Amino acid sequence: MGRPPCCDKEGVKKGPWTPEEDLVLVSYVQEHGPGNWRAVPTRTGLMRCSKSCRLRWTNYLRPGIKRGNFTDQEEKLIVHLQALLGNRWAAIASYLPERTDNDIKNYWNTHLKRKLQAGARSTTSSRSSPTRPTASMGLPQPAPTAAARRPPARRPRRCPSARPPRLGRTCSPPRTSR
DNA sequence: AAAGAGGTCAACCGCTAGAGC
DNA sequence: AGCTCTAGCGGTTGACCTCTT
Repeated sequence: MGRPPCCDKEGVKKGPWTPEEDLVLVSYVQEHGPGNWRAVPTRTGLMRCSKSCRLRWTNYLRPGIKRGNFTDQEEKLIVHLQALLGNRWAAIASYLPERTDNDIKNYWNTHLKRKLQAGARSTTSSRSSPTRPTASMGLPQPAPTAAARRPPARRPRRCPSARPPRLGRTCSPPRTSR
C-alpha cells in the first residue's frame, strides 16, 4: 500500500479562496490557534486541503502581514540576504517578520531579479570580484524557524510539465494593491 | 476602443525533514 | 531501525491586471 495523498483529491476545492472560506479559517485559527492543519478541513467543514489552509493563513490571513510596497530598506535587505543565503525564502522571511516567504519570493522574481540583471549588464565591464556580504552586516536577528535549519540543496523535480489545467479564478476578492 | 504583450501575485505541486509509532 | 504521516519549503503556473501599440 502506497502512501495516501495528503488530501482527498475527490471533493477538494481548489483555486481562489472566497471571503466566506477566509472567515471560517480565521475564526477557526482564532479559536484553536495555528497548527494541526490536518484537522482544519474536517473540523471547519472547509472543502480544502490542509496544505491549502496553512498556505492561505500564512500568506494572507495571518495578522501583522504587510502587503505590497516594499521599502528601500526592505529591498536592500532582501538583496543582501539573497546573496547571503540563496533562495531560502523562508529563512529570508524570518528577517522580515511582516513579510511572507511567498511575498518575498514573488517580489524577488518579479522586481529584484530583473533589476539586478539590468544592473549587472551595465556594470559588466568593471567587474571587480563581487564582495560577498557577511552575516554581520547589521542584520536584525531572525526569528527562529525551521527554515533556518534546512539545507539549501534540493533535488530537481521529476516531471514539471505533467500538471492538470487550473481552475478559473472566479470568485477571488478584488485586489487591493496596484 | 480593441488587441496583444508583459507583469503581478495567489495558489498549487512535489519534495524533504522530522516527529511519532 | 524502519515506516508512516504531517508540516513546511521552494519552484512553478496561469488568471488577472496594466501598459503599449
